[in-house]
Amino acid sequence: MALGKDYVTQECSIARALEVVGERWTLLVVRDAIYGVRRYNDFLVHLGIPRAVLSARLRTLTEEGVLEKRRYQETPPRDEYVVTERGAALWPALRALGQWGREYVDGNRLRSFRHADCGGDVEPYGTCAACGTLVPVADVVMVPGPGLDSAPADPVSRALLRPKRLLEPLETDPVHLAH
Amino acid sequence: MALGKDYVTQECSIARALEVVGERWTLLVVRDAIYGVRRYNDFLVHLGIPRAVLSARLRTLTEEGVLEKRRYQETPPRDEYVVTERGAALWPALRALGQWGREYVDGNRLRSFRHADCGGDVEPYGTCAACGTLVPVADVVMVPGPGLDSAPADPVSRALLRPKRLLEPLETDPVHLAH
DNA sequence: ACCATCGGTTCGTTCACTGAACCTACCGGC
DNA sequence: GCCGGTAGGTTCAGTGAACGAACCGATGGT
Repeated sequence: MALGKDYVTQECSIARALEVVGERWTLLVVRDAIYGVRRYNDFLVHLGIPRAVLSARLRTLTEEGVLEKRRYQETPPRDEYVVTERGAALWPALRALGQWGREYVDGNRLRSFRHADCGGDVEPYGTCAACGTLVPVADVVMVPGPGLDSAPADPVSRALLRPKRLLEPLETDPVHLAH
Repeated sequence: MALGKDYVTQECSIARALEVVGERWTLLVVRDAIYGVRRYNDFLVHLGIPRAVLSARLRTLTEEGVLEKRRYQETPPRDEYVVTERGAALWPALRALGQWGREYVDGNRLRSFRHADCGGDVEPYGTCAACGTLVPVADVVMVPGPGLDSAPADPVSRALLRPKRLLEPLETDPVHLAH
């Protein structure tokens, strides 16, 4: 239902993919999940998304197998949303889209990606500039750039000011440490 | 304005890219343009998109430099929309998204992509399986798969039933030849 | 004169996103 | 027992965008 009623008339795997992840906010939720964001409130403050929309996106992404809802504590009951293999497989598309945005929109000032094993830049098609290997998502390190706000209001953005290996859970500072 | 009011709060090149191409239908218009579709009516029948939405998307994509509006005949005045270098640079993202759709949604039955020089498959990250080179978009050939409707109603889908090199203009059969 | 094509614009309806308010469950302090 | 705070939601009125059908102007063919 991503476009119009749907894309059933579209015999195209790009359209099929967009049926799943083409709605407003959806790709940004997946991006955050790959960055390691797992908790409802962290998605909420980092994206600035309406709660109703976030609930809907997390539900459909879970139904589609892109995220997995996992109980991580019983009292009080708390769930986290963890990206699945299917979700992590969206990384090449997100990386390519980000590469386009860096090159043609924001001018390379925000974030870049490095190969964790050797520190080389991850190139446009996903290979490592230094060692030439095709870097799997789990071996990518996000490195913040000079264009980022150095003192953002939300704890998730603050946590993402430090280099961060993708897929690993993000540790947000408790609020009381921010003052 | 792709999401919410906009993504200004998002310091992320993925969000910046989605500001430009994240609206409903936009990526499918770009996909068709890369497939060689250039004329208003061809986009219209192939996508099944409302006319007002198509007009709006072509206008903003032209303003963003993703497409170029070009007069190809004077009487009657007729323009075509040709993908620019900036637009063709979206190919890695579209290919990666299509790869995900093929692998996780449609089961490899629609279209695939080959390296024009050697006939090798284009792999997940955009390299050629046979010769290993990173295949530029102009050297990619779209090859139809067994899951496609063999007698589609619109002339653009019919034209895309034959292998087609990307970026080259699509030649649609005149309607009277279809009967 | 008549019909068809191409590339649009206009407009009423429907649908999705937005943002604020509200709710439940739990915890800690006093 | 009461209050405040956190976490993870749902509900709802207002708005903006998408939808689809109708219309339009310029041209070409017969």
